[in-house]
Amino acid sequence: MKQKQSRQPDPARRVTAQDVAKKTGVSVMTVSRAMNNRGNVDAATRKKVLDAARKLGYSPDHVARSLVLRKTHTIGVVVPEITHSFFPEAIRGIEEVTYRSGYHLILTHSAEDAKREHDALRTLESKRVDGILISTAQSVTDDSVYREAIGRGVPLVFFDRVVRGIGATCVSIDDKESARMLTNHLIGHGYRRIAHLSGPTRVSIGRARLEGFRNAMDDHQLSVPPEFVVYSGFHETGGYKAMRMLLALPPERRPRAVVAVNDPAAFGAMMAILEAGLRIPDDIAIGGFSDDIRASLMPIPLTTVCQPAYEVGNQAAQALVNIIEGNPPQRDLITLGADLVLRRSCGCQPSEGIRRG
Amino acid sequence: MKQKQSRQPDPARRVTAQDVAKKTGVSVMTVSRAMNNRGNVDAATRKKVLDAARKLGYSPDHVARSLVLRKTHTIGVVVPEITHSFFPEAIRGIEEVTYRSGYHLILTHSAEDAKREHDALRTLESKRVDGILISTAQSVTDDSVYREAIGRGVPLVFFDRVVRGIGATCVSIDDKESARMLTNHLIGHGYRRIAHLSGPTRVSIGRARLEGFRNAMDDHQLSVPPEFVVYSGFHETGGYKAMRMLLALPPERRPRAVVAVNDPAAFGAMMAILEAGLRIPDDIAIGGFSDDIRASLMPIPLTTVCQPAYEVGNQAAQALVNIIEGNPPQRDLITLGADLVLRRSCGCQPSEGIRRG
DNA sequence: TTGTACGCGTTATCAA
DNA sequence: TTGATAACGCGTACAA
Repeated sequence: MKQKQSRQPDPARRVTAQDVAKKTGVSVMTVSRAMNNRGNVDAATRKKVLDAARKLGYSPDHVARSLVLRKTHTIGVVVPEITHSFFPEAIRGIEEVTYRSGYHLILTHSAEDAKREHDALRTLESKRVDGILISTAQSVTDDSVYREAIGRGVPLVFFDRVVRGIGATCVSIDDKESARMLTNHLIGHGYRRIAHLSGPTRVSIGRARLEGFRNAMDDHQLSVPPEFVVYSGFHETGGYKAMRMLLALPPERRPRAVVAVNDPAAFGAMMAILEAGLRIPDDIAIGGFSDDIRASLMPIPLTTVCQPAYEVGNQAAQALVNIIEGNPPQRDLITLGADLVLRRSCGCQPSEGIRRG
Repeated sequence: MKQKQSRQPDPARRVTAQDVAKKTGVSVMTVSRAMNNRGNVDAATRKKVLDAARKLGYSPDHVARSLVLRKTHTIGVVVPEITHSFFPEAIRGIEEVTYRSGYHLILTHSAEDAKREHDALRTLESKRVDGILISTAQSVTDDSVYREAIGRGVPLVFFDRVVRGIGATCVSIDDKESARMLTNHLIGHGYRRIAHLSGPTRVSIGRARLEGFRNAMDDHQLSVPPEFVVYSGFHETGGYKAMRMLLALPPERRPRAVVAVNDPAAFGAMMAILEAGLRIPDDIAIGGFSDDIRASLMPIPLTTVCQPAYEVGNQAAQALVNIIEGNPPQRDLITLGADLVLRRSCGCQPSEGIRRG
């Protein structure tokens, strides 16, 4: 009773190369060749095939193709939180590269949860993505998931929140360099007495930004008295309190400019300055970090260091595609300089330009 | 010379069920059954298989599985612009549903370009996604792409920017109802003389919001004198000019409250009110639309209608998953009420609550 | 230029 | 409970 029955009356069945072949009177191979624009197909035959394909609404099955070619043209992306404003921008940067290179994106979000991230990685691997871009969840403490995936030959690139030293390429922002840039900008505009509102030094960005600030000052042989590095933490109130301490100094020993560890701290500091009856930037100039949405909306718009999210995604995707296509990058760490967004609070002429690289 | 040679020395080869089977001394079928937790496998056998699988780092090939099962557990998402703040939120809402239902997301962005959107749809179809969620690009003028996909049996759900009447489920915000809600809120707080700053009536949201405003007024038998509907367009300057016209009326004929077609128009209007030496909301109350980021940062924070992006994505994804799993929704249009975000500009007590549904 | 056989890794089906 | 076989739809390798 067993027999070939390729003509099942299944109306919901997708149209395959077989159908196009039958309709055109050629073999499936010729259909395949015509669809993929291989050279060795007679022009007339190709046209016939393509016409029939369009008429039948044939679309080549990428699943089958991926199975035989062992390549899905798909990249997995794992982000901790889609709505974090940094990540949509980064994804946009990723998308730009992958679109041009003919890859698609499977987007997963870990919701900052280590287990969910772990599951995402496993599934992406099972889906046989050609590579994975990942920004780690905060709760992750164990590298082994990444190491194992790498061990199985899955191309992996970290971006923004990276894991060094396990053989994966990392793309992130150079916080130290950014702090140095901001400080240099202030120095370049004649400020000499510059203070820093610092974050917690056990957090990497807190440390890096303080270091960058000091480096810039050292480079110009400018001294930083101990009372010019005040702990503020990452929030408004800390910035306010820290600034009050600086303002409590006798006028001639006060700073003329301030580098805040981030924008919220800067906002708090600005409030303290204005409350004290001083003007920004005339009496005290100030700069922050992160380009918080409020930065441009403040009464005195805040000069700040803007994380180049788009660029981070772009570079990470570029690196991954290169790895996939057999051109691994030289360095395993790619750091990006951030953008300095010049506004009124730093006292340079706005007409000089809105942004600088 | 042709012979079975399954033992090629290809070290880069992925480990397959075959490998696990060989190592365990069972057949691939048993491996398959054990991995998928089918009931009919001896407990000891299953354990043996699972152990071997873990040891070998075996991960089932979803590509092959998809091919035979004709199901990818993948949903395609097409958005016009990833960074538009509305969309990350919507995607987050989509992700919530798909994560729970075991689907993955292929994210594509059309960059508001009809051709790019078209390509994305074709490729998603070729990738054999189980369904597609789409918010159309602005430049799209031709429905046929969607109709054809639907004709081929691809489950399609539109969200936010929808296309009615071609047999696809649509999920969007009810602008008319939202305008009515905002107006009702003002009426409920005792305002009677309410004006509307309107958008262009050839644009659907301009029309819908005007209609909703009128409906609410009609419902309460409140008259709307012709001079109380002033064209403002969608931007600040239009709102400013429109408000100036209202303020040019003799004081007793002026409105006590204003419903603006969107937030920028409201900002312009607020500027005009303050310039005229009047207070918000004491002399004139005002409400807007869209929950622009500036709305909460204004000197007088603006009460506004907030598009529930998360909810739109959530509902659209839910509808699509239902369709995929054989439970098509009754209605082909699902409209969502927007959230009213109450702030100082409308004159109700903020202590009543920040948000209302 | 075109066609035939085979394999990609999995699951459904049926037999043992 | 387990195994052998035949798909799923395509591309590679070879033959015609």
